[in-house]
Amino acid sequence: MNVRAIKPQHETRTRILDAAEELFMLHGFGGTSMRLLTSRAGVNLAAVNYHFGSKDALIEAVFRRRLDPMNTERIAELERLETAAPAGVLSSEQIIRAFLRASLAMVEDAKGGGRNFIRLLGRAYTEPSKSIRALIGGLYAPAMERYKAAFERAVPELPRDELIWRMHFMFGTLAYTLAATDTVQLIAGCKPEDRYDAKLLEDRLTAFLCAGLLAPLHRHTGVKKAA
Amino acid sequence: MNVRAIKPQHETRTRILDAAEELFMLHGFGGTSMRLLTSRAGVNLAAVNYHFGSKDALIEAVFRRRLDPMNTERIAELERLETAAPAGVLSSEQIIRAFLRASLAMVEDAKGGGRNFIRLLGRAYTEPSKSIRALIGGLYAPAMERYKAAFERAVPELPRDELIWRMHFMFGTLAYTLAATDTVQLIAGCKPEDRYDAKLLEDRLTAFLCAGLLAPLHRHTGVKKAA
DNA sequence: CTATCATTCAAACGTTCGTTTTAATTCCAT
DNA sequence: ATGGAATTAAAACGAACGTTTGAATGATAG
Repeated sequence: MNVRAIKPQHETRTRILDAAEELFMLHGFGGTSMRLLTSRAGVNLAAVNYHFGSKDALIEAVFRRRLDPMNTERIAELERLETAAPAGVLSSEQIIRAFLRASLAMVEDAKGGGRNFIRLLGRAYTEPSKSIRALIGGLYAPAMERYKAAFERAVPELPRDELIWRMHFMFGTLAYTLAATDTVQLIAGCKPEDRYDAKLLEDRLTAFLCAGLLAPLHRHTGVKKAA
Repeated sequence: MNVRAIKPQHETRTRILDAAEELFMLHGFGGTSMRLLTSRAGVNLAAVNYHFGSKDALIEAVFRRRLDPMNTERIAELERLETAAPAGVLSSEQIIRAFLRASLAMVEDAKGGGRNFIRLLGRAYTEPSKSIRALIGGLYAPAMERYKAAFERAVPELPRDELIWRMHFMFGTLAYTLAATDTVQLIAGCKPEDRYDAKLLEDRLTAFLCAGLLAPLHRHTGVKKAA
């Protein structure tokens, strides 16, 4: 059923990217062979090397396709809020929600494969391959720069060292939450797929992250190298 | 130098486990070949299959060696605190610190390879292989059960749903923080290895996690299926 | 010393991988 | 219609993989 006799123009690239997104999420990069990938995509084995050059280049393309627009949207959302805010200073909650939104919107996009990508992304942060990590870091860099600046204006009393660490913590929470929905079920009673309401999750995450970001300073804060 | 003519009894197993720990952390499971692994360990290629049976069994052994004692220690620490506490009820901070301690103690053990293992562990949470995830989940289960119960007594006013999610968030923060120290440097200006003071990190994490756990309830809390 | 058993060793096994090649075929704008 | 780009097809490439084998080696107990 739904066998299209005529394949739309240059659809092959998209079919490869979609299949790669799903299979990389399921089996990892190394665990996904070109033969499985191309047969899942319904294209010829040689198509990947023809269109992308190599498997590594395909991996890169998978990330670029989603991550680039996602972080562009993140920056646009931040600027939208800043121009509307008095003196351009946002609250921590506004900034956090703006950042979360782009990820959570993708989670809701189950049909379009966005959810696959988000889970794949969560895994990629801890990917051993240096080139992949460098690629992701580069794609995130502009957005991170902007959000760091926004946080500095929102919470000026927080030392910069501490802010960086807490952004690190926040990012970890998000990455793990999105990636681990059907991975290790460490806490008994936590239902995996059941009720994946993005709005509810956004509220839960925001409450947790806001509190963490604004936590009282611990006793050693500010002490630098005084052992 | 330090070439020992006589190899102590059954040292081969340990050498293999140590090399595996380091190389799995550096290159992942699939990215670490038996040939690289055995040559790094200074043992014969066939030694892994002789001592462990297969590569998968070796992976399992790597996790069991550290994770089993680690979580046993976690439970012991919790019981120690509970018997010393009035009515056996601990503060959130006590519970969080008890949980963190076992991980952070390993991070400080740079010589013994504990740090390698902790990073490897952080990666394993998002490992595609189902068997690995199941193994880790099983090894964590007893400790998780105990800590969940402790949190329920410490924060009785927090709905169980919310507690589970917040434990999920907390675990994600820890996992990412420990795993990503030299991976993606998403936040500019964050120095990776520089000053890996476990005590300072414990304080930073505790402040963040305590605040997150005790965060004010978001507006939708308690509402279950009322859209 | 000798028999025995666990361990180590070099070599090879069969499989799968990513990639390339050569050819024929199909699509689409000009 | 035609030419160039896109796609399919089948086959093969060398390399690397996990694993197995059978003989050599070592320590140890009788």
